[in-house]
Amino acid sequence: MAADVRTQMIRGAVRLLARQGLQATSFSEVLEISGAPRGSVYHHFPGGKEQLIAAAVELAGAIPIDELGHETGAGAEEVTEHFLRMWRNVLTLSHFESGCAVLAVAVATESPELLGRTAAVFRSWRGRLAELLAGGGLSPRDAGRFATTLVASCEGAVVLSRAERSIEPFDLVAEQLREQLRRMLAAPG
Amino acid sequence: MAADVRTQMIRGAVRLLARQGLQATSFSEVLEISGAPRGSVYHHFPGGKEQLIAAAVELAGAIPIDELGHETGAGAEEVTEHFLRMWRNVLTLSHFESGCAVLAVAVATESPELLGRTAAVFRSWRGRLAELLAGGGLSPRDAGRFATTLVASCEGAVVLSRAERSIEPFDLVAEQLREQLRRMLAAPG
DNA sequence: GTCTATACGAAGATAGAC
DNA sequence: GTCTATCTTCGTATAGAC
Repeated sequence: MAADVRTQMIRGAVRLLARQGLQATSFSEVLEISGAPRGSVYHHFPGGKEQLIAAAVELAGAIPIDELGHETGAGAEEVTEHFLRMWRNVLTLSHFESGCAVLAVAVATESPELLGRTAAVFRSWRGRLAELLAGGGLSPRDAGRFATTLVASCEGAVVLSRAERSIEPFDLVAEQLREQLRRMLAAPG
Repeated sequence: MAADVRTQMIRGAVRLLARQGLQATSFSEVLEISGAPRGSVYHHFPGGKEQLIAAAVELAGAIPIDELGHETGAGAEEVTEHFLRMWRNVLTLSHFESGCAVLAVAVATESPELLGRTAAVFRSWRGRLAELLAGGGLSPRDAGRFATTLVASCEGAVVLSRAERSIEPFDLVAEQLREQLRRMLAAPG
């Protein structure tokens, strides 16, 4: 089946979260951006907004995992570049309008349930990156630590660059991360 | 003069922003947490909520600047430790309830004006840190790059640790940052 | 599955008394 | 400077028809 209404709504929610945050991700906005019919909101999401946002967090969380799926067996530098490029594209292709949808929920939700779901996403990213980096030449200890640093630094850098409407902060951070990785590959910890 | 009503309201707004995000930082909540009288909202903030949030961003932005004021002449490692300790305390002393008030506004506001103010705060942090790090032994180029990395990584790490309700992500990132710094001090770039 | 209509509450904002 | 009352807007959610 082609992208059904439900899927379109979730995609719209992800886009709105990344661009304008949780508050602005209202049903009316989601319906408008997704072209979904008004009457179908509570048909597809009987749990209301929280259910829609939860689905959006899950979808946004799956994207990096899927993207990194092809990197099995790659070197640590390639894995890192892939992750960096992904986030850089989020910024530049949107002209600094978009950030991270998961982070937007994490800092704005009042629901412990939703906060827990964002935490699960962050952990999944850290875990997947750690696996790949360990397979790509880093010691297990370095891999775990650098994976977490990669996620945290990218998230922070995206916030900075989006706010300043400039790629400069992101590129500075990316360069620092590359240097750090080179050092670890040369002298494992 | 003791902290007047206006100041109390701004402090309350900062606390709410850091804990629950922009949406939950409503007048009613701010009045409750600050004990300010209802009738004084638009007396002190004729510009409404946007003016209150702008003042909160400014106050929250000034805190690290003030804190780092005593670090002039200190070594790069001490400056870094000070900045890390500050953010670690935000997490642990609040039992992972608090994050960064400025970031909360940056990812949730729909006002370009407010977004610009958060950008100015981030730039001021980066600038001050770069100054101190350059005075503390780093080359100008390393100082600028590491200052931005420090801000971005801490911001991201705080989001991760708050979401996961665990200090682990933050401490992993902090350890990685320390290693980066040691390497740069040993072999300036 | 989708429609309209509507209830309900929350939040920002304003006016005028004290 | 502060109070109360009120207005408006908006977003979530429900009910019942098609």
